[in-house]
Amino acid sequence: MCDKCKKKFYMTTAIAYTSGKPHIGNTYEIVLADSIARYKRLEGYDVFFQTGTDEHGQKIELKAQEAGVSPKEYVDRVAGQVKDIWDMMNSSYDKFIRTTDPDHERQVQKIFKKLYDQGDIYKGYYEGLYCTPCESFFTESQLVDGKCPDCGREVVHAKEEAYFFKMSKYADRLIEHINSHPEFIQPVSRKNEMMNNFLLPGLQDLCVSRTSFSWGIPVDFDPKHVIYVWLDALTNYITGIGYDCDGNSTEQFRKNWPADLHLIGKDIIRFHTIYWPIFLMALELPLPKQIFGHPWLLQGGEKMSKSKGNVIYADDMKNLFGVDATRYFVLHEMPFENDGIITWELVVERFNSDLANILGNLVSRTISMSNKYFDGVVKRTGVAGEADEGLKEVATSARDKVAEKMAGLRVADAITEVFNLFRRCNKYIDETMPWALAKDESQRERLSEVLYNLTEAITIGASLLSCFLPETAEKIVSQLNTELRSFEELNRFGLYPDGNKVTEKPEILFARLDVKEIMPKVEAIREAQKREFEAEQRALGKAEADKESAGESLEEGIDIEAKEEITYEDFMKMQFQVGEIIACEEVPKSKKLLCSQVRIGSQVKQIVSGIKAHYTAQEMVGKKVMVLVNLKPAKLAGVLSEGMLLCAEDDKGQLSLMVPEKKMPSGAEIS
RNA sequence: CGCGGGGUGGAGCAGUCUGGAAGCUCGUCGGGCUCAUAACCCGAAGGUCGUAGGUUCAAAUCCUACCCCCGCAACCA
Repeated sequence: MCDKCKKKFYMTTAIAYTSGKPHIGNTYEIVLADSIARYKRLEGYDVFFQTGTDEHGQKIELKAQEAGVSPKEYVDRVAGQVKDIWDMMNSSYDKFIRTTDPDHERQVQKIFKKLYDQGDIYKGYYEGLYCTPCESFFTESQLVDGKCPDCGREVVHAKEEAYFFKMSKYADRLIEHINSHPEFIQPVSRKNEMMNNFLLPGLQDLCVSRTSFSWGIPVDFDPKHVIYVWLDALTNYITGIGYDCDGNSTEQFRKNWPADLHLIGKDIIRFHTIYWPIFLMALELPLPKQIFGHPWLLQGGEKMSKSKGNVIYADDMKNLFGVDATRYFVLHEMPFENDGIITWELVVERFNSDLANILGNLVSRTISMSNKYFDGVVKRTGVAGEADEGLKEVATSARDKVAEKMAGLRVADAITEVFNLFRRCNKYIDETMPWALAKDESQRERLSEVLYNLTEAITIGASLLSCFLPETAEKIVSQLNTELRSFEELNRFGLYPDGNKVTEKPEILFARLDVKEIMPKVEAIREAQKREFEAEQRALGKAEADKESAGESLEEGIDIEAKEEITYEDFMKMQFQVGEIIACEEVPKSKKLLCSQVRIGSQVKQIVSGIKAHYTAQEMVGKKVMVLVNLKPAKLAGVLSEGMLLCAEDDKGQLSLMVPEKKMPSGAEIS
């Protein structure tokens, strides 16, 4: 097919937020996108595949501060990390855009100005409840007891000047578009969610600027504002291919826009199916053809988080299993609509049963038979047998089965189709029993034909596999001393060069793994991760302390809101005692809770406290602390708590346990 | 009544929109085979499709109520 007749296919991933190193769940998206891109190329499309990083925002500003570097230095580092992982996973993107790229920034400013000039963006006030120390706005529902959910202090009604985008103006057009383009939002179940929850109740105007932080693209005509998140992030899809809102867009843009596919995580479907189309309408650009919100990859059914020490990173997986096995796992193990589960044990299982047993062993046994019986020469003799048709049928129909699955973006099912071909090959070996044929000199021609058929079927399978496991596919055809097939050739049988010679020594593609050997390595990874997390937490605490000591040397007192006066009787209702913490552990599934066993005199109480951010479970043990012992027991995160450990709290929300100034026995009364 | 997702043989999932003989992979057990990475092939066991009602000739699938799990949220004594 000539280049000009090729149909274009422009696809993107979401841009990765550079607040930290991406884990395997994030990496899944790029691998998924990559296999779709490779598949589309195989089908003959002229693919342009864009990915990149989203680098602005308050969170990054804070992270950089913690790390003691400038935001730019920080994002440079993380963006580098992201790109390294994407490259390591063999992703074939054509463009890696960063939202700090100067041309992106300039274009976003122009877009903002244009939308402002045409009246879609207006200046207003962001009103809400504001926590001054946290510099954050909250909605009524986010508050805890009417106080800041982060630090627990009073919030005030505040107004921040901000720019807003008039969403409502385009809502009807969008509803109409979504209804008339059923393929627009994938999977379809998401469509209803968007309609019922956001579009039909009526869209609120979107805040598109902030003044409370500065790490962002400034509004050029009002520089105390930075452009807020989505207008900056989403526009990457057009700026990356050369959009210019003055009408000087590049040839590349004119060719590729609208995008054929935005591949994103299910968490940001709303922004891609509502805000993004509306921005595009305002810019008078056509809408992307399809938005696919993929599910998430969960570690053992839980979200990955550093504090749990259960984060799985692509590079760790690559070190243990290799790039293609990692790709195979995430691609094959992800359901289409529901979240997928990853555990190290599952990875090993898939690795052994699919990659080593079915595929690797098939290639290995086929090549060794060719070598054993024919010195590696694969000759077609035309001596057919009744088993042949079954094999050929599966081999020549595999392409269209894969195509059908891929058309619906069912990548996992597409891979299954490829493996069905390999399974069929193994069965063919059993049906034809080459070792038996080898014993009978009169069956020599038939034996040759059998091995030819096998080699041919494997070549077809490898070619289909190349979209998903590119390295492995290359290795297979190189061992078979041939090349990957084009899409047009894949429904034909018999293209393997007659009389070709396969490699003498087949390399093991995937050596079987032993879970018992893998798990200690996994343990080591977990340990390292935990240490890293703890070090990070310490550094965080230290940074706080430094900040404080760098401030006034004279300590400043803090004031808190006064409570109503109480009587002596009120006070005497409360019973305080010294308690010794004899054991302490983290409360599973909670972010802030530690559960302590506290010895008070002769009894032991279980007390849950929200202080995980300030004390580790280990350092709690042995402390003698002040306990309110007659507080009514209650359940916290499902765990019974029979009292309260008393703490001092500063204006930053830092906690310090109250301990007796002199040595006191457990159970001593405090009054 | 906060929002959302889910409960299908031991594990991981498909099937649910558009009712019509419960399916796939792994694991287990039995058999076959020996070319191959103790791999491959065949067969079997194992499920009242969360529970209880309802609609229907027919329900995993549609309706109602309830239970349980997971995210977000909440809790932070």
